[in-house]
Amino acid sequence: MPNSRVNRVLCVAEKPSIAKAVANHLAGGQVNTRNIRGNPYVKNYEFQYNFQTWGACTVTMTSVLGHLLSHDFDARYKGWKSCDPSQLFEASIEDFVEESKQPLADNIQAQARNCQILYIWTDCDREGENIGTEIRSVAVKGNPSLSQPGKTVRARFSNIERAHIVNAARNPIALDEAQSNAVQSRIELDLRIGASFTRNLTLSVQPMLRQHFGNDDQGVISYGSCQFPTLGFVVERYLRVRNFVPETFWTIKVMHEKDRIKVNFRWARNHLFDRMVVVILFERCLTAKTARVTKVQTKPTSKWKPLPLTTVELQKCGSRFLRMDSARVMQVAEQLYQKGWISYPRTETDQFDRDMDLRALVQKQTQGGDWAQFAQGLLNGGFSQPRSGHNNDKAHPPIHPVNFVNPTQLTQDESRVHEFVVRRFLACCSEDARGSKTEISILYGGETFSTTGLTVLERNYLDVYKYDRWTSSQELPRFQEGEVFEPTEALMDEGKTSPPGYLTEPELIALMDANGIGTDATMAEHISKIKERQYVETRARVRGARQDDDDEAASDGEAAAAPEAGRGRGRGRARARARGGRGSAEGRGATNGMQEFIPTTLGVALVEGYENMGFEISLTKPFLRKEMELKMKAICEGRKSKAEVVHETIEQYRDVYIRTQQRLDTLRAAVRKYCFGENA
DNA sequence: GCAAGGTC
Repeated sequence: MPNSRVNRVLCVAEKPSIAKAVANHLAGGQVNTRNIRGNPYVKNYEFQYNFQTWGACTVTMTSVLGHLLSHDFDARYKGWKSCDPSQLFEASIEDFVEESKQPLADNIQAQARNCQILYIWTDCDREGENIGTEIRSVAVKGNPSLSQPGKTVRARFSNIERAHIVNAARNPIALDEAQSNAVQSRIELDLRIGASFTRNLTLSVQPMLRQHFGNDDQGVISYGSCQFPTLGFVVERYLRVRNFVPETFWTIKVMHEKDRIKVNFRWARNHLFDRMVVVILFERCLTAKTARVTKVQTKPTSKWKPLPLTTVELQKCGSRFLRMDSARVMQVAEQLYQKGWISYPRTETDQFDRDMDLRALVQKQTQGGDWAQFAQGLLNGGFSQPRSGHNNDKAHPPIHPVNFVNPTQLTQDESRVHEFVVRRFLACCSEDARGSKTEISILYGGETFSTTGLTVLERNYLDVYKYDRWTSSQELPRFQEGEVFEPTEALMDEGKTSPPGYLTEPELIALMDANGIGTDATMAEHISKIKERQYVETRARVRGARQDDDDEAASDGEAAAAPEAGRGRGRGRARARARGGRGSAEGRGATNGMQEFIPTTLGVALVEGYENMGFEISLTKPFLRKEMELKMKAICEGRKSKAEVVHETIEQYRDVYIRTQQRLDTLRAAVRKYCFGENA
């Protein structure tokens, strides 16, 4: 067999940071770093390595910058009026290297010429698999033999610890073509559907608005499988607030003063909407005169430390604790990552690998900062292995500090995000907070009332994670089980349910996450996209802390997702389930001053217009995107082919498109109603 | 002038 001997290997990573880290681990000190022509970020690392599979080799390790290929329609379809937008469902698509990526492609093509093996080191996720095939397609142009079986391989790795990387280098596997195909179908569908609907929407609605307002202010009106459901969430909440009808309820309040401490007891029924019933129950209390203590129970309780930090969680906390919108938080996190202070900021993983040396990372934080002493305390015996969430993207560890940096070297925003990442990490490595909870119940005229008291005994992680609040309540007086007393005060009170608040950014992100809208890297972009398109606006929340109790959306994760998006149709992706079980720091008062999302008249008109067309599948709800996710999974598991998925999905949308055309007046009517204030 | 997904 000619040329079967391998002495040169070309490795290509998804990003420069991975190329550098892997090269350093494998080379053991002897690395030549070379710039490439035409791009300042990508470098070639050259070194010797003795592969288990091929023996001693000369290695070039380089990278791309995400996807290498772009996809767009043939030139003849580029003009917006060159064809009917529906032709984009079948128009031919070109795959090409965009100008800015050409130096990367040239580099790979040139390096591939002398190599016998192409070793792919992209992230081990669907997109990474697809980027791997893109790299191969370019490398093959320089060296056709790399398309032969076994000549292109990939590394399986999920972090960049030395031992893990060395192990990955010893055990190459094949690229997963199915996963790559799933991504290809996603790319094709998003392009065809997005472009056809966007052109159609813009060409039919934009002129109306420009004419009515007598200016050219109205820009593109776009449709996308992520931006529309995102808009849908905002509009749905807006309408819930607007259509809210307050209801009057009644409750019974009991207060007893003992040992000069006033204790308020909460009615077990909370409140009822039938006044007469409450009157009767209240009278029974008054008739009984005395109350009897039925339960006095003190038991240990704890407040769990937070989970390792994911991107979604970072964005939510950014809005909540740092008052930065998600796009800004990601921008700052990216800077911190590039300067080498924190790990990769786009991750879904909320579990640390067992073999990661977390103590070494804690050690670095003992050098300074307000948290230095706390970090030292962890090393002196306070360390506790972080909790594990249920999500692992198999590509990146949770976000954590990788080096110590003097905060004075950072900009103000950088320093705040960095501080959050460090404190979060140290909190993860601490013990849960411990306390003691006392619950006292009384029976009063047949009704049960109760009160609780909390004593915080050990603050532990709370000392470093200043974003969580957990404080001892006022001390309760001593009560004995069976004790009988006459309450100091008992009264019937009236109240009104109040509307939920408009959607906040953490809530919106939680909804997107739970419904699979966008990825950790793109959610913030979709949110800023619907602002840019003038579908929504944000403003600072003016009202005070929320107080009604039918608004569970003020808390986190699943709870927020269930009422709007759930509709009894399953509860979102696995990664959404792990979080938010026990609302952490999102106390109601914490929402003050946060940005809230209000749809514009155009935003409402679009959602209403499409809703009123009466399709059984809604473009403004997350189900279509979820369906796409399931179809991609089917391709990955070999249950469907790429062609099948693309075909059936296109037909589905073609149908919607045709009916949108037939019922265009419905959409126009909604625009006239909301944007022009005309009656339908 | 369109999408969503990578990454700088």
